[in-house]
Amino acid sequence: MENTELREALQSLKSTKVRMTPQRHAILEFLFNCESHPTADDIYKSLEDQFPNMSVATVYNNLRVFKEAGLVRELTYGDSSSRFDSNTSDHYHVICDECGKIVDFHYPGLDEVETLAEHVAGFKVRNHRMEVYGTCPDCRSGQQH
Amino acid sequence: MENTELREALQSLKSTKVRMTPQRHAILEFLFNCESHPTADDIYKSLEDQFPNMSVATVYNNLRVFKEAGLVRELTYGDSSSRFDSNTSDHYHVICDECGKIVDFHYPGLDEVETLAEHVAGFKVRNHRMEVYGTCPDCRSGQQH
DNA sequence: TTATTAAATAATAATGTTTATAATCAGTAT
DNA sequence: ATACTGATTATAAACATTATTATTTAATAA
Ligand SMILES: [Mn+2]
Ligand SMILES: [Mn+2]
Ligand SMILES: [Zn+2]
Ligand SMILES: [Zn+2]
Repeated sequence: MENTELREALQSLKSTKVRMTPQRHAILEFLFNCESHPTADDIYKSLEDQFPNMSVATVYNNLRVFKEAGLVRELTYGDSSSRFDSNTSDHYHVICDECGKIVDFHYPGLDEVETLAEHVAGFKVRNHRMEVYGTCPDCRSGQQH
Repeated sequence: MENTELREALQSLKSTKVRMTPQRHAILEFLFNCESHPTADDIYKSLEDQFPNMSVATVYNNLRVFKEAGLVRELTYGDSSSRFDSNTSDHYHVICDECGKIVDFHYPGLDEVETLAEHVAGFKVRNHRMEVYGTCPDCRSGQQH
């Protein structure tokens, strides 16, 4: 089965003035086919066989293009690198403190929290961020690394 | 009225082998007296009149000491600097996308979300992070900058 | 097909935050 | 006085990300 969302993403880019280059296509393809939430460097390393001369700046540039087109979402963290998510539907993440694994999960939404924040702080609220932290099954079962 | 929480923080440090130096005291005092959520550089700049020779590394070192002692909490963001919060009680933040202002707000807690994440992802959940983003009253009323 | 042109790439430098290192300094104990 | 311990300062280094610029290339149309 081909990846429908990748085809839609390519179509969506074609409808703008964004050119399709081999590097851009490969980065987009990697993002939409991988199950995880890779960093820019993950993507760069995964494609270095295919594009030995690709610059890391190209990865960052394209990730910004994809973000601006609403095709990927950036997950930012304080210390380390951002991670990128080709799943732009509403969902939250559970993150393992030990190995950094990120797992999707769904929850009804926190409209009530946004409403309260509006009232108590007087903000015009646009969105929120929520993540759960803990230890993943693999790390729980003792096998370190 | 003197700051009770500052006194308690100083007392808590005294009970360990952490020495009290003028710089350390000033950083702690600044954190516990300021209403905002300053960056390390905010603190550094605010104290440069008082300590013209203080190194920025001293600010970072002390923030780490305070964090390890449980006296301050670090709020990390993807792009820019971390912010530090001397209020370690349970509370959430509303953040202005335009000016970066951070406002405290309270909410009953999201135990249900943590429980669901445990079940659906098989994690041992420890904690969570939640922030609401929007536009603050000042920025809403048109006056840019 | 070729020419045109705006956009994308690669290489590199620069930025900004944070951490590491090493010498110096300031207390306290011996 | 000497040694010891930890803190501070100055500086270099790490690291992710962005900016710059010359070169290459994709899309478009003659
Ligand atoms: Mn996801
Ligand atoms: Mn706070
Ligand atoms: Zn794990
Ligand atoms: Zn604002």
